[in-house]
Amino acid sequence: MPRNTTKKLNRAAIEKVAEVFRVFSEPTRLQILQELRDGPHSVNELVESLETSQANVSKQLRILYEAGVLAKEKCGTQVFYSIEDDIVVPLCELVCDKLNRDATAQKPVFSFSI
Amino acid sequence: MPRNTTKKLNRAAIEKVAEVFRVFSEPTRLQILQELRDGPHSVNELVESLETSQANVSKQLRILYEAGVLAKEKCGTQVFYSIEDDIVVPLCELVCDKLNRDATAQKPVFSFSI
DNA sequence: CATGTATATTACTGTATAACTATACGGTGA
DNA sequence: TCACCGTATAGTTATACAGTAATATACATG
Repeated sequence: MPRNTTKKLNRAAIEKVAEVFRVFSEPTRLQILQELRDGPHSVNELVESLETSQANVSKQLRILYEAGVLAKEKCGTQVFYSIEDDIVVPLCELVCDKLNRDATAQKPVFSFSI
Repeated sequence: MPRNTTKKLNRAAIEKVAEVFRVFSEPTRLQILQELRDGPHSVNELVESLETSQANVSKQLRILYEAGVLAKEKCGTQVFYSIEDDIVVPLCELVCDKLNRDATAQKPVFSFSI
């Protein structure tokens, strides 16, 4: 008996789900989100926190913004980004739990036997 | 005042988190996981469900297996894969909720104004 | 208007990887 | 041993994309 009663998603829907995961699959983007958990930050503030170029931060912010994860607000010459959709928090908690499970389980990297 | 009391992860830890998201960022891998939610399946069974080559299914199974998401068991010539770490279920629920929120909010794709 | 500052964009490069074809490997039965 | 089936891997191609340098744009201030 199947343990799952959920209707299966078609390929198009699955691709949208995959796309969301892809947005969170980049370390630099996750770092940006981590900084923004403290509250809104301007682009330059983020550039100073992360160790990468302004162009790169701007590019990753765009990706997060277009994914609906971030909001932005202009304030003079500056642009302040903030977290719009807080999905990232529970998402990362689940992933961290998994990583901790894996670390605790001490999955053997080498298992040579005769 | 920061709304977040969680300690910040360093770059190396963040890269591990990103790596987990990357595993789930491929539609074919998500399709495989969706099939396996019904219970264990052999490689050929999965090839028949998905519309891709056996080689590709094998490759994606390997990635999921090495990420600790799947378990495998040989049975004669066949290999049966099953879900080892059920993280994918709550993870996808969160993502689907987000997609539904986005769809409900009717975020404008085009916003042309004069 | 000219200059400076903050952010965004463009064009490019290098790298990673999905998917394919062909082939190898491992087990089973004749 | 041979032929067959199920699975895995190697090698290749095409594509996606992160990061960079240079440039553009937008706003502020003198």
